[in-house]
Amino acid sequence: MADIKAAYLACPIRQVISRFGDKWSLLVLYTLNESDTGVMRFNELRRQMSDCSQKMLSQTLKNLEQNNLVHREVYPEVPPRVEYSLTPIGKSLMPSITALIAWAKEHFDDVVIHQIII
Amino acid sequence: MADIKAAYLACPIRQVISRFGDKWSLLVLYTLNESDTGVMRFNELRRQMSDCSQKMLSQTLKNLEQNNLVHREVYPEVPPRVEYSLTPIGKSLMPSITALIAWAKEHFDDVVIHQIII
DNA sequence: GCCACTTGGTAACTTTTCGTTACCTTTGCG
DNA sequence: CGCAAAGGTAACGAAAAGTTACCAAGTGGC
Repeated sequence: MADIKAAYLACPIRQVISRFGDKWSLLVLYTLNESDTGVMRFNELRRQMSDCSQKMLSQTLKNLEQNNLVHREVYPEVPPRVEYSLTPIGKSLMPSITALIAWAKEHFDDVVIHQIII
Repeated sequence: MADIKAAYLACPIRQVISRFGDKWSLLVLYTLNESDTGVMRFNELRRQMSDCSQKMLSQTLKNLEQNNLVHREVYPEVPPRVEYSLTPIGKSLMPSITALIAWAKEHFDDVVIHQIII
C-alpha cells in the first residue's frame, strides 16, 4: 500500500487520471465553465450533456465534489433545487483544459472523423 | 448520425475525450514522452506501466496509432522488435498534458490521498 | 378531486469494457 | 532437450457503464 502511495506521489499524471480521467468528468467541468452564471442545476447539466446518463452524471458530480473540484448547493424546496458550480480549485484547472481544447481544434483535421464517433 | 458529427465538431473537448479519455492513453503518451530516446519497445512500456495489463496496453497503443498520436515500427527479427514513439501530432499534445501535470503538482495538497488511490 | 408533470436522484438489471490467465511463434542459451 | 524472451491474441470472469423503472412532494389543468 505504501508503495502505491509513493508511486502516485511520484507521478502526478496518475493523479490527474484517477481524479477526472473518466469519460464524463472533463465534460462536466467544461460545461460548468461554459455557463454564463457559473452555476447550473442538475437537469440543466443533463440537457447540455444529453449523451450522459442520469446515473453517470450523478456519480460523476459526486466524485468531483469529493475531489473538491465542484461545489454542490442544495436548496430545500419542492421540487428540489440543487446547484453545481466550480470551486476555486476547479476553476484553476480550466486553463489547462482550455489548452487541451485549443489543441483539439488545431489538430482536428489530422484524424479521421469516423474514428471520433466510435 | 449527422447531428452526432455536428455535436462533435462543435465541441472539441469531446474529441479529446473520445481519443484518449480512457484509463491508459494519457499514461502511454506521458511515458513515451519521458523516455530519453523517444522510442520504446512494447515490453519496455509494459515494465514502466506495470499496473496496466498487456492486453490493455496493446489495445491502447493500437488506438493511439489509429489516431495518429503514436508511431509503430516493426522490425522483422526474431524475437520480434516493435518500437513505439510519438508522432509530431502526439508531440504537439505534450505541452497541454504537461500543463495538466503542473496543475496536479500544485494542487496535490487540496485533495486527500486516499481518494486518489480509489 | 384526479391526472399529469416536475426535480433530483436511487435500485435493479443488462450490456460493454477491463483484467487475468493461458497460449502462440521462432530463436538462443545451457 | 527444456526453458526463456519477444509481442502479441483468445477465452473467460469481474467491474464499470448504460437503461429502465420508480420514489417523494408539490403545481397546474380540468
